[in-house]
Amino acid sequence: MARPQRLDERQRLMWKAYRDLYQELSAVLEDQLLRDSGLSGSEYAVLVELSHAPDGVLRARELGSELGWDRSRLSHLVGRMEKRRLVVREECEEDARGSMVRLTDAGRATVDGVAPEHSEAIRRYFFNALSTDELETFATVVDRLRDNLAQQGVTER
Amino acid sequence: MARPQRLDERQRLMWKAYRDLYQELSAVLEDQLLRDSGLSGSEYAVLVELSHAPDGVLRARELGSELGWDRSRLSHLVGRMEKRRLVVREECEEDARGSMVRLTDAGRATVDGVAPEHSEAIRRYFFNALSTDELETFATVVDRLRDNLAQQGVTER
DNA sequence: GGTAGTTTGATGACGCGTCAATAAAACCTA
DNA sequence: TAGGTTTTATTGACGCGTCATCAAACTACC
Repeated sequence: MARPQRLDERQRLMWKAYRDLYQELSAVLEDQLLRDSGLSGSEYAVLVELSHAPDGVLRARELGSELGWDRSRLSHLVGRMEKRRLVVREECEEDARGSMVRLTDAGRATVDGVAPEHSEAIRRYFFNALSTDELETFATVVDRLRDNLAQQGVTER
Repeated sequence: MARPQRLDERQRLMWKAYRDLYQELSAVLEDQLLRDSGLSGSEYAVLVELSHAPDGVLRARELGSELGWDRSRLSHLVGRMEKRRLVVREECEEDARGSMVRLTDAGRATVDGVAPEHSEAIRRYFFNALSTDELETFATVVDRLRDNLAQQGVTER
């Protein structure tokens, strides 16, 4: 039975390219976001989720599971965002353990102000560089890999 | 002239899937790495670079540029790794400003011990899930996106 | 050769995320 | 309904990466 070995050179380079691409994309997009709005990527993600919710309110639990974050991370971040008046916390009516996170007017103005440019940057650095066929294959591959992950022992989140 | 808008639903989902895939892959691979070897992903990356260098030595500058990290990050990490006897710092002969980072025997044993299993995990969660054609398209797409990034205003690193 | 500017690495402060512990409320079950 | 379990959110300590700063040494130009 063959013992597992290191990746061959072609695979190693491809794996590195895949990871570097993600880092580079994240870096350029987060830089622009921060310059344009003062928001980090995490803060932007929170505001976007809230901006899609009715009345701009979500329960913390819901928000956390949408974002795939644990409660602690969300709690710390929401605490910081509350100090900056981007969101406010309110108590939850149906469940006294819960807490509701609400977008403030300032928070909505911030996310509405920067979302078009951020979206444009994603198109510029990602979607516009690919043909329709390539995009389709890419989407298929991403889905397949995520299915593969879910199917194997990856039960977290 | 049309003002930029938010992504349409299809693009939004695809962008999210792409990012989630990366996070999930990173999480499962880093978890396994940590369990099997006690190494974080960053530490592993340092050891792998050193293990490919002649005599297991690299100048810090070189190591940093291979990894795409700034000097400070590398300096902090190497400092921590030195305390754990995975690497040692030596002074650089040609350039008295420089510092050389050398893999210790323990460091080499650690990386050699875990590299096969880590590589196998990458195959299991990535390469093995894709057909040859898909892999090829995927590689093309990744390269195209990185070229596109480099070509546009992304001058960093 | 001397000086200005650049490169290299280290350091400390700080921000953010993770982990473990805590508390309170809701749920379940005998 | 009382007792134990689970869920929800917060908190503080800690680890790691970033940023600004610093010192030392190299380089280039006059």
